[in-house]
Amino acid sequence: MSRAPTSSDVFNAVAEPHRRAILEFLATEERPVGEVVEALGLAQPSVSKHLRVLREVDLVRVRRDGRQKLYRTNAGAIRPLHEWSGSFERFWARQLRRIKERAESKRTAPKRT
Amino acid sequence: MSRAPTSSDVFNAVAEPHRRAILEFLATEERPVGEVVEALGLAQPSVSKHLRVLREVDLVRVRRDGRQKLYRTNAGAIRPLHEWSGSFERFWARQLRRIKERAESKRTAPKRT
DNA sequence: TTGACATATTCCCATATTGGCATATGATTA
DNA sequence: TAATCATATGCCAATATGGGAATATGTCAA
Repeated sequence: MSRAPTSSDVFNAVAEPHRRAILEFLATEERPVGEVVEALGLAQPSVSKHLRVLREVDLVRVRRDGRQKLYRTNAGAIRPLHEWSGSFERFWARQLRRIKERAESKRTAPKRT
Repeated sequence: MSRAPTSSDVFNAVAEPHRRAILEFLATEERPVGEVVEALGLAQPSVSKHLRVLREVDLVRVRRDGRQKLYRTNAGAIRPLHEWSGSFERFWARQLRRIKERAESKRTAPKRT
């Protein structure tokens, strides 16, 4: 063996910049693949592959409409990411508070050079 | 050429489950590498490598203390992730509202089978 | 049914990634 | 300085990944 679990999850899916761009593009409304291709300037097969990865973790949903397939972002699937990163909020908040405090004390007792 | 930008960024760094575990472990207080090794049950070189990746995107900070090096999570570096995922919040909120509404109307006008 | 259009899949190549192992580097203590 | 502890790095093997090109699949229109 030689690779970690890898089991493509949401974290993995959004690690790819193009896929993030796709998610942003499809967030407001559903669009056919062709429009994604045009908007991102990627080759059609590439887009299809990225969409597949996104679909597999439910980050996008599809619906057929005649010859085309309409994709849209399933924002709900992004929540776990938001919650995970949010669990660190209290730490960065604490950090900011400290920085602020330090600034304050510096203003009170200015440089001692 | 053959790979996307890849330029290891925060998204990439947290895509790896072990690295997320490390970030969680180091969030509350600084710890020597050895403790990470013990806590995660990974081999020491693996941990060092993960820490390197995390360091390179400033997700952890180090400080030497005698023979050991004390690592801690730099929560602030997680913010971009939180903000990016948060930018989808209005979409999933809308989605939830819709689901709720549908449930309401179903209660008002029950099944028509 | 045939042809055209839209999307998906396959194959190949180059590169990236991770873990395991051995070893190097840095720092402390004897 | 030598021995030891703590951590980092280098190398290898196995696998994952993304793009490109060609081709397959599915759907509609004539």
